[in-house]
Amino acid sequence: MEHKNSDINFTMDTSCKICKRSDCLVHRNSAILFNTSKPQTSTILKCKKGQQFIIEGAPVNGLFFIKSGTVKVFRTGINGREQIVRFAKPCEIIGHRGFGTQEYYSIGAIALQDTQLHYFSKEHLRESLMENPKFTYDMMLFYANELNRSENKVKSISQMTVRERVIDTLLYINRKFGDLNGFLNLPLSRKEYADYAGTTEEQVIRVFSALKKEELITAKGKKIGIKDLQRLKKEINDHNYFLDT
DNA sequence: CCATTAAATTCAA
DNA sequence: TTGAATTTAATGG
Repeated sequence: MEHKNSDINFTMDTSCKICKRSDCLVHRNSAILFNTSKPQTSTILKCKKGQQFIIEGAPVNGLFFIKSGTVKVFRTGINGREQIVRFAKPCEIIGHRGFGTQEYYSIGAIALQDTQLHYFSKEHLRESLMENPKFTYDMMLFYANELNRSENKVKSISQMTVRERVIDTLLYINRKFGDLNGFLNLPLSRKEYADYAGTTEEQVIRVFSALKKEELITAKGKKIGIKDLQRLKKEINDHNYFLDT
C-alpha cells in the first residue's frame, strides 16, 4: 500500500534491444516507435522493486510499455481497499485507459520486480497512430483483448465463490507467467492474490490450505506450485471458460 | 477482524 | 555465508 516514490531514473534509448518476439507490439512496430528522425522518441524508465510509477489521479502524459520485469496495476476502492486489476509482463502496455480522452489516471501501477519501461509521449503516439495503420490495428487488438478480459473479470468477481476466484487467480497467473521448477514464475504475497481475487488475505490462506490438503497445489512461502492443473481447471470450467494472456 | 505463533525473507556484518 | 531483524504466513478465537 504505502510505497515510496524515490529517485526515478530516466535514460534515453533508441531501440528495443531486449525483446525480439514477433508478437510483441513494441518490437513489431519498433521502426515507427523508435523513429530516429523525430526528436522525442522514447525514454527508458528504470523502476526498482516496489516502486510506484503511476499514481492514481496523476495527469496522463503518455503510455508505458514494459521492457522487462513485472508490474501490478491496481485501483483503490472507497475503504482504502486495493483491487488489483491485472498483472502485466514484458511487451504489455500500462496506462492505456487514460490515453486520448482521460486527463488523469484512474489506476496506479507498481513494479513487482526491478522493471524497465519504455515511455512514449502522447504526442509521439498520436503521430505514430495517425501515420501507421498496422500499429493502430495492433493497438486496437490489445484494447479489445483488455476489454474482453475486464468483462470476464466482472463476471468472475460477482458470480464465483471465494474458492473459485482464488483458483481462477492461480490459473491466470499460471497461464500468463507459467511455471519454473514446478512453481509459479511470479512470487506474490497472499495479500496480492486476495486483492486480485477480490477477497481478504485470510480467505486466500484458508483456500490455499484446503487446496494443499487436497493435493491440488503445493506452497513454500511465496512459491506456489500447481500439482493438478486439470482438476483445478475442471472446478471452474463448470461455470467459466475464458482465455487471455 | 485481531492476536499469536511459525515460517520465510532480507540485510548487513 | 550466517543469523539476527523484519516481514509475511497460518491458525484460532
